[in-house]
Amino acid sequence: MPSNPIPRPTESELLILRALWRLGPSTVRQVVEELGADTGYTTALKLLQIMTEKGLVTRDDSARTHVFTPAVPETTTQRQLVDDLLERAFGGSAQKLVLHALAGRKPSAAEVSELRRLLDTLEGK
Amino acid sequence: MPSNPIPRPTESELLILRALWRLGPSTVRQVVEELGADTGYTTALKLLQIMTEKGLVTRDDSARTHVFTPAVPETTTQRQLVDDLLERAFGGSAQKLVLHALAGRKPSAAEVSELRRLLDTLEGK
DNA sequence: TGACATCTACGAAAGAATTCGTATTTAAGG
DNA sequence: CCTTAAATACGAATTCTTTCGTAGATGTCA
Repeated sequence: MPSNPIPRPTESELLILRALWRLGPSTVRQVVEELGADTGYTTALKLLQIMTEKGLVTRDDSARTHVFTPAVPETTTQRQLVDDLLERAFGGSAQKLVLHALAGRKPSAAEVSELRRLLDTLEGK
Repeated sequence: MPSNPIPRPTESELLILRALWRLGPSTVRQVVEELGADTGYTTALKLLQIMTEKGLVTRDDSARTHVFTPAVPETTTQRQLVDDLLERAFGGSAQKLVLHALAGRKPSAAEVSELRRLLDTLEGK
C-alpha cells in the first residue's frame, strides 16, 4: 500500500529510478547491470521492494522474474527535488537557485535560446 | 580537525547553517530561538559540535558561552547543493534543472531582467 | 530425475543522522 | 559560602538508510 503522498526518493532510490527511467520496465538483473558493478543484486532487490511499498515503482509479479516499472515520472520527481532544495537551501527563491545553476557554466546557443523563450513566456507576452 | 573537503551539510545541519547565515556569529541559545520551538537545546548543541568537527562552523570557546560562526559561505554551500542535485537527478544538465525551477513560477520583472542579462553574459557576446 | 543456476523473501547487521537524558562545570546573586 | 540557573560534554536511544547473508522456491537441462 503506497503512502500518500509519494515520498521523496532517497539517494539510492534515485539511482534506481534513473536506471528505470532509462530502461523502462526492467528486471532486477537489468537494473543491476545498468548500475554497474557497485550494486549488489540483493541490495537492488531489497530497494525495489521498499520502493514498491512506497509507491515509487510498481511490480508485475505474474512471471517468476518480476518486472519493475517506475511509478513516478522523471519530470515530476525532478520538480519535487528542485522544490525541496529551493525550500531548504534558498528560502524559496527560484531566482537565486537558477543563478547558481547557470553561473560558471556554458550552455549551448540553443539552450540559451530556449531559456530566452521561457523568459518571454514568464513575462506574459 | 576539519576533514578535507568540507562535506555537504545534512538536512538538520543546513537548518542550523541558515540560522547562522541570518544571525551571524551566535550562541547555541540564539540559534535555538531563531529556529523556533521544534529544536531542543542539547540537540542544537550536539549538531553544532558535530559541525565544528566537520569544519562547517568554527567555535570561539574563549568565553564560557561559546560563539559559533559559519565556516562556509552561503553561496558556496548553495552552489555545492545545486551541483549535487544536478548530478544526482539531472545527469548534469543545468538546462533541465533551470527549466524546472522556473516553470510554473512567476518571477518579477526585475528578476526576469536579471536572468536576461545573465544569458547575455553566457552567450559571451 | 537430479544437480545447478536464478530468483524472491526476510531479517539483521552496519552506518548515518537525529534526538535527548544526564552529568559536570561555571557564573551570579543573596 | 550556598543555591540556583545556564552552559558544555558525552553517551546512548532512536530512526532512517543501505547492504548483505541465507533460506526457500522455481526453472533448466543433461
